[in-house]
Amino acid sequence: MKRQTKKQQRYTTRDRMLEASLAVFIEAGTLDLSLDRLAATIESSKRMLIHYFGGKKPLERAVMVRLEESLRAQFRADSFPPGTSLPEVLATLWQRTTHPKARGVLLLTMDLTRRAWSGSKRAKEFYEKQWRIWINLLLEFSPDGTLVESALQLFQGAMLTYLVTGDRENGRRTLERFFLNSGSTNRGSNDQTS
Amino acid sequence: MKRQTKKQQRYTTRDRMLEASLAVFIEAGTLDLSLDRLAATIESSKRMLIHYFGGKKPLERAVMVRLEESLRAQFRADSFPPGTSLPEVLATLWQRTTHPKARGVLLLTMDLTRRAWSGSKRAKEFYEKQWRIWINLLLEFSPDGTLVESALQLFQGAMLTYLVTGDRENGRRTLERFFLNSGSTNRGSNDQTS
DNA sequence: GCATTGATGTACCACGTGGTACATCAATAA
DNA sequence: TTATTGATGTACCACGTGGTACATCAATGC
Repeated sequence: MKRQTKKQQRYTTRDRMLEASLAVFIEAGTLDLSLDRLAATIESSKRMLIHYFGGKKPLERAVMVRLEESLRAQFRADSFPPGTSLPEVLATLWQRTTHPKARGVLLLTMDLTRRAWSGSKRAKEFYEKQWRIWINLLLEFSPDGTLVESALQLFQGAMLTYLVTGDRENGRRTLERFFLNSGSTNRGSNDQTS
Repeated sequence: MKRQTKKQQRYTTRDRMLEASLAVFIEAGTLDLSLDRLAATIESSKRMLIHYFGGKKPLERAVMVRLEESLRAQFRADSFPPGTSLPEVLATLWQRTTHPKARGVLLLTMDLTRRAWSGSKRAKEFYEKQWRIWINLLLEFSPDGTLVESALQLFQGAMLTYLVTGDRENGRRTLERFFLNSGSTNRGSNDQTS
């Protein structure tokens, strides 16, 4: 009952390997993992990884694309009820991003950020794409572009501190205060007229 | 006219190598530099590096200590006239930190931050020490601890973005706005009664 | 003066890395 | 049926890495 031709099988095999590789990279929290170790973990061989992807760098690129897809799906606006306020959205995003289970993804993302500042063009694209996704997401909950940008910068800074110290509370409070102490304007309230 | 004994000479040689190594690491923007390449740049040999420092990791530790000293000296409160406001201090720090000439130091610092979140205990110490230095520095110009902490988080986030994008302006504006839009409290004004 | 100690060079080593050559075997195409 | 193509394993290779062994030579201590 073989329904797949050889070529189709090739794609599914490649896809399965890609999926498994991404999982391992997430688990490792970095892309700096030797083909040997990766292959051992996904129960394949370096030989096959190179066969299907053409080398280490192409594999990394494929993983980045796959990760982008995965993250894009995860940070869609429709995961929040309409009318949620910006502070609420950020609080939820904070909890989600710093959740222990998500630590691998966070580490991997930061590893790509590092590659971006180290000169990797593809990693820089990744960073910029992620940034836009978050900005657009937040803009769904507040029309104030500069406020959104500030909030995201703060979020990013808090995330760095969280990664190093492991303290989720501190960042949560910082984000909270950012909106509490913010005076008279309509910061944080979602008064879009859409 | 040899005034130095052999032992004294050993220390000065070691110090010179350490100084030169730090400079090279800064130039490279990372500690991930092979002994061979480092040795070639400082016109010494891997052999001698190991001779004087005992190995790669001890060398790295020594460099971290040296960098800490250097940074501590650079971020003392007395580099600002008393009475300077917090926003002014932050603006100056921003210009200084993101100055093209200082890019190497910034990169190296971020490389250590990465090592910190990757589990290096020494690098985590470095991060925490730097954090305290900055907090204490800023507290000289505003008594509001939580404000200072928020500002520093924001600063950190903006720095990350700067590193990746290379845009100094964006972060500068973000910091500026953080104090502009901040409502009725005495944010940013230095009203200490010391 | 002679023994010791430290500085330095040369040659080496083991190991992990990404990647290749070649062989084998099953599935497919003709 | 036979020729071709793709999947896979085994063995290898070149190279960069941190580190060591050993020899040499000058300075120092007695």
